[in-house]
Amino acid sequence: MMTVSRAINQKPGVSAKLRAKILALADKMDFHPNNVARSLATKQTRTIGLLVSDITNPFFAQIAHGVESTAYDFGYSVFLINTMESAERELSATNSLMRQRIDGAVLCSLRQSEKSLHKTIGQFSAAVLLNRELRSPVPNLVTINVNDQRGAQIAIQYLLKKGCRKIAYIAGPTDSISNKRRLKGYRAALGSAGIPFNPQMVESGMPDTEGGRSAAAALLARQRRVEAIYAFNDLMAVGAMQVCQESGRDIPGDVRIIGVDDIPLATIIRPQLTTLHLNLASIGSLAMRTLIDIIQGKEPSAQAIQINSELVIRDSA
Amino acid sequence: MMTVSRAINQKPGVSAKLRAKILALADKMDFHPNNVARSLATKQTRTIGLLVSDITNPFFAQIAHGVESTAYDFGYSVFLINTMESAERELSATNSLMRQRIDGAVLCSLRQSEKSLHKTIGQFSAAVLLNRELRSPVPNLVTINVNDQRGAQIAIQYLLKKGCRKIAYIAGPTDSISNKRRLKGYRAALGSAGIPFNPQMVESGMPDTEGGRSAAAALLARQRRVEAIYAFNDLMAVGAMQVCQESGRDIPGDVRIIGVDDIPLATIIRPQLTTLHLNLASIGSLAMRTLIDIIQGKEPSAQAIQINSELVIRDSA
DNA sequence: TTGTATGCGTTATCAA
DNA sequence: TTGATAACGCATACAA
Repeated sequence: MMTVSRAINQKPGVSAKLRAKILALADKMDFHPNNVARSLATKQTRTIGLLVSDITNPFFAQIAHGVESTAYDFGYSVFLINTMESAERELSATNSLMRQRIDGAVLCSLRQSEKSLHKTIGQFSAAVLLNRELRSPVPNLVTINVNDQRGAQIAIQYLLKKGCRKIAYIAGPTDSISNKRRLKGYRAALGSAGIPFNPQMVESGMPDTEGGRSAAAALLARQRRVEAIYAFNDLMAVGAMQVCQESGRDIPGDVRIIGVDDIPLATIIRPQLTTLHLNLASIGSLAMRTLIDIIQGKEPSAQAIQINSELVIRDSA
Repeated sequence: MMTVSRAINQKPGVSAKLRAKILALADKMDFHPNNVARSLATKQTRTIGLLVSDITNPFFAQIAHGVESTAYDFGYSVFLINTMESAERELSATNSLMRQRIDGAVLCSLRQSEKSLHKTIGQFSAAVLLNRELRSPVPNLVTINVNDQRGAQIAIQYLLKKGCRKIAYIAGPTDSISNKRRLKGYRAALGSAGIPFNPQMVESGMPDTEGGRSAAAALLARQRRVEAIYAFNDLMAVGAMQVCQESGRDIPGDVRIIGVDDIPLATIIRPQLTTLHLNLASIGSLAMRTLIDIIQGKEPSAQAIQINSELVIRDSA
């Protein structure tokens, strides 16, 4: 048995001749090493959990692509968990992943409270938190976050430079961490320009096109002279764009619009969307490589990684 | 040990008192049953493989959502494999899934040859093939296919009724099975109307927006008087729509366009896309339920399930 | 270089 | 109702 094990796992201690014989026979017999048994013996599953809140959202789909791709490169299999924004599902996911004895997890955009979150991540021996910060550092855990505040400031500054003063923020879910950071950046940039913050210029909704539509409709109903809209993400930006167009406003003539993420839709829609570009697939890939570092006990380069977005100027602003 | 096992697995043979005590203690100890060991003992992993060719494509993302969701409902975990249209990756995926001892697999849009495919699926003890037919039936396997030919005929007939005669087909990858079926329906519908098939009216490309753009550009370069375009999917339809608009053609005034899938983009784009609607998430859900039936040894309702699409008339045709 | 005992954490089976 | 034993298929540690 051990000789076969050594041959199959490419380990030394087997003569080339015997190894070839074993490998040939294994192939002939359609033998596939049983990862379940192997995992039980080694206490490593070479398996990770990927938790996203909506795989249907291009934002997460792109991240999932990056994660899966490098997981494959490094010989890891990935369990997909799609919580559909449900808090209950977010919790039961942890249980499921624990039972599977995953080696680590990539957790995207978790919404739970800081306290609940600590309990969740405390269970994993390795984890990467995407799109979520932690007040106190946690061992064997790295956070990867977009510098939302900086991005928001860049976007708003651009709009200010274009002469806009009445700049609205179409916000995402109020409990979303990145939403809070973007709102902060929005306020800070306005503040620097001496423009007082007006809560009437902020309207939130679900982070999809429909959410963007209803938020924009509500906003325009009470603020008819909006000159620019900074949206939580591209999906919402597109929804807002539609509402503007349907009410006879020209983009960017009457209203300038800036989104965030640079999903494929941004260049499909007309006018093409000016947006804060993020290479989501490479962020997913980075998350996976970082997770592997943690799993393998290597010191990751940083406890909290910041990703800078870049304003891509197209036609909507 | 057995008493604990029985208590945790909600099996009979434990007094209510002892069971409560065990459960309370397990909770206090943060005990999570080890699925790896359980799987080794039971030879069932309650795990399935989901293979898609591009999770970034809304078509597959929606299906993945449906599969994952009902997998969760039935207590299954899902391994995600994203082949990125790579044939090599499609094959290595099979090996990976075999090693993980999955209970079954949902295989989407496989491109391999019939022969290679039989070898692939022969390894799984349960499988559902989405978007791929099989000439000879295979035990423990069900295929789920969209009635592409019927859909194509409905689309073309609609265009004919609108008075179009010069109807082009913007095709998907030439080795795609659904592409072949849609082409067949396209030809059949034209034939019934007494319009001879003109290969010059067919141009293929990758099944994304860019593919639709380049195919449409090539098509319009040699067939300037196209009156309608039937596209392989919505992504390609949108690409074609853009090319038409950029060349000054009005949609649907000058050119009518019909897509397939009804992805969210179809209602986001302007003009909104007339398309053959498919409830992708529910197809994914159906695939998963069917797979569970096979796994549990229940006779599935059919060996080959056909899904009918429905023409949703919006603004592009 | 090759081979043998032991244990990973669970469940099936049989006994008390 | 409760408990003891063996087995699942591997890898680790140790012998030959």
